[in-house]
Amino acid sequence: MSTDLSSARADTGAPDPTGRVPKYYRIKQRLLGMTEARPPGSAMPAERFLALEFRTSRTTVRKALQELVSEGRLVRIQGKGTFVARPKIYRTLQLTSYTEDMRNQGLTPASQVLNIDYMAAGEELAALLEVERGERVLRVERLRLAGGEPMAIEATHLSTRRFPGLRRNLARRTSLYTTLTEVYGVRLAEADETIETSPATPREAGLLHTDVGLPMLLLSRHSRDETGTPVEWVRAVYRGSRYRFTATLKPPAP
Amino acid sequence: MSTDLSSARADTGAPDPTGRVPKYYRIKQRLLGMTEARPPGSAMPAERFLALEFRTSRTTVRKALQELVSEGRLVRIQGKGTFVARPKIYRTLQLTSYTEDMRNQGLTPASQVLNIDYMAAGEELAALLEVERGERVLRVERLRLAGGEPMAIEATHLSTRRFPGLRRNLARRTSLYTTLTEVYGVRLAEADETIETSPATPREAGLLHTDVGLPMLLLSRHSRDETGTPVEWVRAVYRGSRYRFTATLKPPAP
DNA sequence: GGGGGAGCTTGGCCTAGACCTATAGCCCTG
DNA sequence: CAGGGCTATAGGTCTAGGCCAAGCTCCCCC
Repeated sequence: MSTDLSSARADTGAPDPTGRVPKYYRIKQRLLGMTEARPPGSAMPAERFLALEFRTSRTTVRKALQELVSEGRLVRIQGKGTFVARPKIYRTLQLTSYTEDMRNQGLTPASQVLNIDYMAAGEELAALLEVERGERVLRVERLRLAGGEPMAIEATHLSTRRFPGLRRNLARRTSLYTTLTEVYGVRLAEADETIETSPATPREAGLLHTDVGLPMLLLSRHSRDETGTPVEWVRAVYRGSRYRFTATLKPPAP
Repeated sequence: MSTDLSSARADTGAPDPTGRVPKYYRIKQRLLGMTEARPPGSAMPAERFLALEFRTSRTTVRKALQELVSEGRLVRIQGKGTFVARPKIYRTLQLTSYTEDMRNQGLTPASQVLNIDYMAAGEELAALLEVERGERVLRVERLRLAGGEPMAIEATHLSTRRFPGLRRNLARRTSLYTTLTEVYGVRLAEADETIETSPATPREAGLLHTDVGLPMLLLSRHSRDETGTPVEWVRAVYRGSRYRFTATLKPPAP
C-alpha cells in the first residue's frame, strides 16, 4: 500500500520552508513507523505509556494519534485501546447507484432508513428542484453501510408534486432509483456533483462511528432526467478516512 | 450564505444519538453565529478574551476555532488575530487548465515553479505512464495561486522518452499544456481523477500558508491523449478549506 | 526626520493533571 | 454456578498556565 505514489507526499520533517516542525508531528512520524510494523488489528501502546516513552505530555501524543486516526491508519476505542486500522477500504464512486457501486468493489452493501419525512422547500432547494418556495418536499435520509460498517449518511430530496405517493411506494421496495424508474418512468441522465471536506458533527460522528471533528467528504448531487428536469437533490456525508471519489473526464465540447 | 442547503447539516447539538455534545462544540456553534453576523475580513475577538467570555479555557476555545478554520469559515494569523474568511472557491473537475478555470471564477491565476527535476519511475508510476520501471521521468512541481493567495501544490509527472527536451522547452514557455500541444502535438482527451482528503504535512502547510494537520483535498489525475496513450500523472494538494470540486457526470454507457 | 528597538498583543505549542465514561476481568455473594 | 458489583485501565474532555513567535505601535535616539 505504501508505494512510490503515496510516498510522493512523504514528509520527513526536514525540508520545511519555515524550518519549524511541531513536536507532535515528529511523534506522529514515529507512531506511523510503529503502525507500519504491526499487523492490522493489533493494539498500540496506551496513550499514557506513549507520553512517558516519548517524554512528552499526553495532550501532544493525542494530537499525533488524532491525525493518524483522521488518515484512517488507527482506530481508537474508548475503554479498550488504540489499534492499527485495516488497510483502507476506500473505494471508487461514480454516478451509479450506491448498491451497484459497492458490489463492483466486492463489498456487501446495505442501507438503513434513518428518516422519511416532509419539509418545506427553502429558496435554494425550491430553485434546484423547480418547485415553489415552501412547497412540500420528501426527504429520505439513509445510512449507507459496506461490509457491516457505516460509510455514509445520505439525504435525498424529491418533489412530492412530481412523485405523488412516493413515500408509500418506497415502503414496498428496496431501491429508490428502481422505484423512480418502474413507478414513475423516470431515468437519471446527468448530475452535477460537488465535493468538499468538512468536519463531522456530533450526530454524524455518532451514526458513522467516528469522532466529532474528523474530516468528512461532503458530496452534493443534483440529478436530472433525459429532459433536463430536476429529479433529486442529495446531500451525503462520507467518512473521509475510508473513501475516495473517482471520475472519468472528457474535455468540454468545443 | 447560510441558507437551507448548508443548514441541512446544521447540528444544534440536541438530536445526537449518543446524547453527548462536547463543550467545545457548543462554543463552536456560538462562534459560528458570530462569523455569520460579520462581513468577511472582519476580526473576531482574541482567543483569551473569548475564553473569559465563554467561561472556559483557551484550549477549548482554540479547538472550536480550529474546526471553523478547517471549514474555511475563519482564518488565523499569528500576531494579528482571527478573521472571518471569504467563501470557498469552486474548482471545476474538467479537462480545463488551472489558469482557464480560475479566470472563469473571476480570479487572477498565477503559478510558480517549485522544482523541475528527474526521478526514476517506481512500479506504479511506470505502469501509469507506460514506461519501463526505473526509466527517467520529468517531475514538475508548481505552486498554484489565485488572487495572490497560494491554493495548491501540483506535481506533474511525464515520460522523458515521449517528450524529449521538455525541460528545456518549458523554460521558454508559460503553460505546460500549450507546450505539449504546440511542440509535441499532444492533446488531452480524457482523464481519471480521484479525490480524497488528508491532513497537511509541514511542508505543504508552509507553502500553502495553512496550519499543519488541516484537512487538504488530494487530487490525482491520470490523463491520456486521443489514442489512449498516457500523457501525465498529476498529484495535487488543494487547501481543503478554500476549495470545492464540481463535476457534471453522465451515467455509464449501457 | 528616520531608523531601531522595547513592549504590548495576538496566535502557536506544550505541559501537568483533574475528572469523566467505556470496557474487561475479577471476586464476592446468593 | 450464575449474577452483580468492584476495580483497574483504556480513551474522551476540559482546565490553567507557561513559553515562543509574529505583528504592531510608539517612543527614543541618532
